[in-house]
Amino acid sequence: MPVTIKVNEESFTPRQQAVLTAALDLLVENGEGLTMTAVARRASCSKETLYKWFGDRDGLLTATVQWQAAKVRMPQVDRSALSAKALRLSIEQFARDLLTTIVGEVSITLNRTAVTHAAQEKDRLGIIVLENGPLAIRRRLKPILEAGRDARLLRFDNSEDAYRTFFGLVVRDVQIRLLLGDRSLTQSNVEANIEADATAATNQFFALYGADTAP
Amino acid sequence: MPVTIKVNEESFTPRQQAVLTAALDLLVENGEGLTMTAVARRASCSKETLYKWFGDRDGLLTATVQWQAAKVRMPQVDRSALSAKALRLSIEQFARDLLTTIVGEVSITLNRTAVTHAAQEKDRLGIIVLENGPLAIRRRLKPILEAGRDARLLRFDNSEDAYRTFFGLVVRDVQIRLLLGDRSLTQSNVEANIEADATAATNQFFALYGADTAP
DNA sequence: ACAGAACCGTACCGTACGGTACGCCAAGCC
DNA sequence: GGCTTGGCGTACCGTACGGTACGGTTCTGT
Repeated sequence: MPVTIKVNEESFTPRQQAVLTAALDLLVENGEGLTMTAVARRASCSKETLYKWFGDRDGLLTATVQWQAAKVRMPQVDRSALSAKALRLSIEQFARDLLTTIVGEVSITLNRTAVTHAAQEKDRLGIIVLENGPLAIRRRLKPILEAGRDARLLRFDNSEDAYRTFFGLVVRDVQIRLLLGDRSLTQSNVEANIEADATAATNQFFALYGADTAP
Repeated sequence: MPVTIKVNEESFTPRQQAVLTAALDLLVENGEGLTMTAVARRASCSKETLYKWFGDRDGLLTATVQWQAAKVRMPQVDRSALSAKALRLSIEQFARDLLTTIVGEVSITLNRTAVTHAAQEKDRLGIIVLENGPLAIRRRLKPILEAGRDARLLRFDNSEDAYRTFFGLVVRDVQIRLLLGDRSLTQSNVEANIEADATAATNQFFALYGADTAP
């Protein structure tokens, strides 16, 4: 008895959002410790209500991920001002935001949950995370890159390639190491370097795609 | 009753390796379908034997990952020949091998398993995968990079940064998308582009770190 | 030839957890 | 005040699975 997923609706009642918050908290704390009983207890509601609202465990999980993934802050950069300096700042800001998001505990949890899910023929969560993570960034960044090209500030044939290179330069091996639980990458440790890393990645990106680069 | 893990020993009897193969097959097919009963049935052995050999489910999982991760082919490049051309070929070969590994079904399965594991305070598998994946590549690549620098073919302050940039340029968003089950990235689809992607990444890497690059 | 170990197959136990049923209370509505 | 609805809490059921026990069979060493 599948329940229609609420997409593009923030139509969760406050009570329901409280439940989703509880579920997310459990996910973050316990990883796989998201049991229906635990959520019910944490949110002070009955299991019956959970099943009524979300259909089954998978529905609850999906709703939680969906709801949380949709609220990752995505930088809104103005496309109008296109001086070389403004473009660089925009892109650097993107790098910063991307790193900040990826490093966050919520993001790590969501990605882990989705990967776990994807290990069982189910790609629903994976698609959701993908859609709200990398792909969302791509949707926002591409127009900026193309505007930069139109203004002769950047040079590339394929904006897709340019975006993916940017992603690689910024993320490097940080995300996979965090997902794998690398102990030598403490949260604070990484956070302290976000500024420098974002700047470095931006410099490298411009070195590769800046219009003043030798072809 | 923990069982000592066999590290740096290929000391699994053929029979045990058959069991591990069965376990890996189940992992690849079913993701989380690795149940002790299933492994026993698939390998035509008794559960009691499994527990005797591997201690518990976690031990079996660890042994499987350990055993499999250790056998990922790692390119052996000769450090001696250090013409500019040879260096570029070595690095390009690294890119190719890295991509080929990452795209493989076994690698995806192992990484997913380790990530799932890491979502439960357990970082054992994560460390193993990390150690045999990115870190192994790093151990092999770094000397080459440094040799390249000593021969004035490359220029960088920090070989760690250079390695991580290389990793980012090569892997980009491919791995995370595969782990998340991105349907638009079929195996064959990606494999077909390995050659081109490896070359492109190498070019970009030399553009950033080649000695003839403007500082 | 015989004892003992190794191991297979199966049956069994305990528990955790997804999912359901039911009794009860409180709020809104007639 | 009665009645309905929504939701809480708890008890309950079924099952899947980790882990153990045990009888029977093959292999090994003496």
